Amino acid sequence: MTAEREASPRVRLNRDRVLLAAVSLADAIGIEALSMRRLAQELGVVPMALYKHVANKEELLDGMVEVIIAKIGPDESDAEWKPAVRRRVLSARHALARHPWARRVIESRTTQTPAVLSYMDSFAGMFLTGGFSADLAHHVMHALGGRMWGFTQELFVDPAATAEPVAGPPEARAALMEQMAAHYPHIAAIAASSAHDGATVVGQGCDDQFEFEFALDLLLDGFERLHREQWTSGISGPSRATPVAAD
Amino acid sequence: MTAEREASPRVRLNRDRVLLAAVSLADAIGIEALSMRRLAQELGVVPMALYKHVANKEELLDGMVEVIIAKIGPDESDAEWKPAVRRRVLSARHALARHPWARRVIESRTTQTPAVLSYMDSFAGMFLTGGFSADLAHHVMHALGGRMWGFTQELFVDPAATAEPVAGPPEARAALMEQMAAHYPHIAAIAASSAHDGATVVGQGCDDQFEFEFALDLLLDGFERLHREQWTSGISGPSRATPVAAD
DNA sequence: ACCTGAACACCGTTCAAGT
DNA sequence: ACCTGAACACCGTTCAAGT
Repeated sequence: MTAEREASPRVRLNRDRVLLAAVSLADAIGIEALSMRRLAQELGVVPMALYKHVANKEELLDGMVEVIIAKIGPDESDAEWKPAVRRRVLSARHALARHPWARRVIESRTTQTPAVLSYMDSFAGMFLTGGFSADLAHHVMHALGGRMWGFTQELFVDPAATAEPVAGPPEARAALMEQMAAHYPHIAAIAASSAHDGATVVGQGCDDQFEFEFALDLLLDGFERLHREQWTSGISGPSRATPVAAD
Repeated sequence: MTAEREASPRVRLNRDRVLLAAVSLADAIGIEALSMRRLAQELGVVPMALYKHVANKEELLDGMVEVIIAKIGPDESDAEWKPAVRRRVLSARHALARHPWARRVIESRTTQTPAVLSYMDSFAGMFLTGGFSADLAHHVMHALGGRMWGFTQELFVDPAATAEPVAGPPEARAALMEQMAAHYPHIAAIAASSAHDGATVVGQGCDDQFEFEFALDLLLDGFERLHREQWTSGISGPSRATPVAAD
C-alpha cells in the first residue's frame, strides 16, 4: 500500500517530487511515522539525497503545508463578507479533510511561510472589504483562529477511544457505561440525549460537520453583531459593548 | 538550571516523583526535548528504571496532564452558569499558562483519562444546572472545545517569528516591512492600526489575554442567546434558529 | 550538480540479569 | 520488588567522498 512509487531508479529528484511524495506518504502512514529516512526509501534514494532539496525536516514540513494550501482554491471575496468567509473556511476544511496530519503540522509551524501569510491576508481582506474597522478585523481574525483552516477546536479527538478500549464481551461494555454514568453524570446525560448508539459518551455519533458549522456560525453571528454595533476595542470585550443602534 | 535535582542516590522512585520531575523538566527544556532517557538522567537513574512506574512514554504524558489538571482548582458551579463557566475557563488558562507544552500534549492524547473526563464533566454540569437542554449543552461543549482549557485557537503562534528572523540592520527590517505590505496589504492594514511597535504584522503587540476573552465572551454571548431562544438542533445552525421569544 | 557511505549523537523499548 | 546493562531497531544530520 505504500511502496508502489519509484521502482524505476533514475527519475531525478526535485523539491516538488519530494514534497508530493512526503504528503502522500504522510497520508498513508501518518505524520509520526514520516521520517527523512522513510521518505528517502519511498523515493528509492539514500536519506542524504533529500537534503539537496529541503534544508532539513522543518523545511520539508513547511513545504508540505504549502502543497495543502495550494488545494484550498482561490479567494472569491466579491460577495458579501459573511458568506464569503463562510465559503472559504468550509473550502479549507474540505481541502484539509483528507490530510488529518495537516492540522498538527500547521499548528506546529512557528515561522509563517508566504503561503500561510497570503492565506491569512485573504481573510483580512474579506473583513476590511466588508466594512470592518481594522481594529475589529484584527480581533475577529484572532477569534476565528484555527477555524480559518477549518479546524475544529478538538476536544473529543478519537470518538472510539474513551477510557480503555473495551474489547471484551457486551456485558463488560455495559458495565463500563454504568461506571461512566456514575463517575461523569453530566457527560452521561448529554450522551444519553444525543447518542445514536449508546456505546460511548460525547464524541461518538457526533456529526463533526454539524458541530463545526455550529461554532462557526455562532462566531460569524457575533462578528456581524459587533460590526453592526460599530464595536471598538476601547470598551473591551464583546459582551460589554454598548449597543449603538442595532437594526 | 536543569541538573539540580537528585544528586542524592537512593531516594526510591515512585509514580508521583516521576511525573513531577517530568513536568518540571518539560517546563525547563521543552516538551520536544523531554525523553525517557533525559528524564532518567535527571532523576539519577538508568532509563529502564522509569518503566516500573509508567508503562511507556504515552502513559508518562497522560500522567503529566493529570498533574496539571490537579492545579486547576475546584468547580464552583453554585453561581450562575455564565460567570461560573467563564471563571473556570480563565482559571484553567491561568493554571496552564506556565506550562506551554500542556496544550500540545492534551491535544495529542486520544484516550481520555479519568482526570480529563471529570474536568469535562464539570462543564457539562454547569450548563445543565444552568438550564440548558442536553442537546444545546452538547453542541455548546463542542463549540467551546479547547477553549475549555483556556487554549486560544492559535494562529499567530510566535509573535517574533514572522518570515525570516531579521537580524540585520534597521534598514533591512524596514525593507522587509515594505515587502510585507506589498504582498499582504490587508494584514499590513490591520497591523498598522494596532501595532504598538511597527516591527511585525499581526501577532506582535497583541494582548493574548484580551484576544482570548474576546472570543470567549463572543461564544458565551452566543450560548446565552441560543439558550434564551430555546434553540434545538432540529433547526440546524445557530443563525438559522428562529427566535422564539427573546427578552 | 547531484547523489552516496559512513559516522555521530541521539531515540523508545525488550529481555535477561542482578540485588 | 525494584533497579541495571546490553542490545535492537530506529531517528536527524554532518562531513568527506564519489560521479
